Amino acid sequence: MTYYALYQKLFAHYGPQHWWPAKSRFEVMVGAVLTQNTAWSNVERAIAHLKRARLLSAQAILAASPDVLAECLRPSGYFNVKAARIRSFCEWFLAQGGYRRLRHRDTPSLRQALLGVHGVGAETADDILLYAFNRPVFVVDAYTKRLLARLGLLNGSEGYETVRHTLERALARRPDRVALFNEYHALVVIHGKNHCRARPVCADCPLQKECLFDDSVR
DNA sequence: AACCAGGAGACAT
DNA sequence: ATGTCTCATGGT
Repeated sequence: MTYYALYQKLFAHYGPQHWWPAKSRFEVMVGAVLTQNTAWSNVERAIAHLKRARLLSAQAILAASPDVLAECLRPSGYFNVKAARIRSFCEWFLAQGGYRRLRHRDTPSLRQALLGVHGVGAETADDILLYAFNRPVFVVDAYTKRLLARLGLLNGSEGYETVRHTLERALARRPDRVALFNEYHALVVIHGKNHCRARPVCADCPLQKECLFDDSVR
């Protein structure tokens, strides 16, 4: 099975996911940090609190007291850690001149800059690049590694960058890579959430027995 | 009632 | 380079 064939199977079964589930680009970036090792339903509560407190801009977040910010983030878990991470991201974001300035930078330098922000690792940076800046970057997460390892496309011991490059190379000639990577990552996540944790596999799993996750792969 | 979720950083080996 | 610990709430 090729990487594109896998995408087609998932898309045929689940349909378009229209990610990222957020209204503004800034909300995407905040959500990318808040969803680190956390269920999205918990992130939604935190974002709702931020909206109620009018804290959905970098300026407003930096002007707010750290404990007020942390209280808003409480339902998303790790709230003290994430409050500091959101804050450091906002400082960087404003220092760089905001989205209007950042959008003119090339993808490699933008990615390096994001990785330099405390609390922004590889996946969070790629979420932001793909879903806020519309750059053709494949977002790799735990679901991606588990699924691809189970399908025999990976052995499961590859590092983040290796997996990302493998996917980007395999799909390099496809048209509209931003839209493709957007859907692909969303589909992998939705698939991982809905299926294939049960053994034997769910009757309606689009990948059937190929989809038995290897739980040892993280 | 344990287990886990759309990770990242600090620290030891 | 690679492994282990911590951070924390809410759903199953």
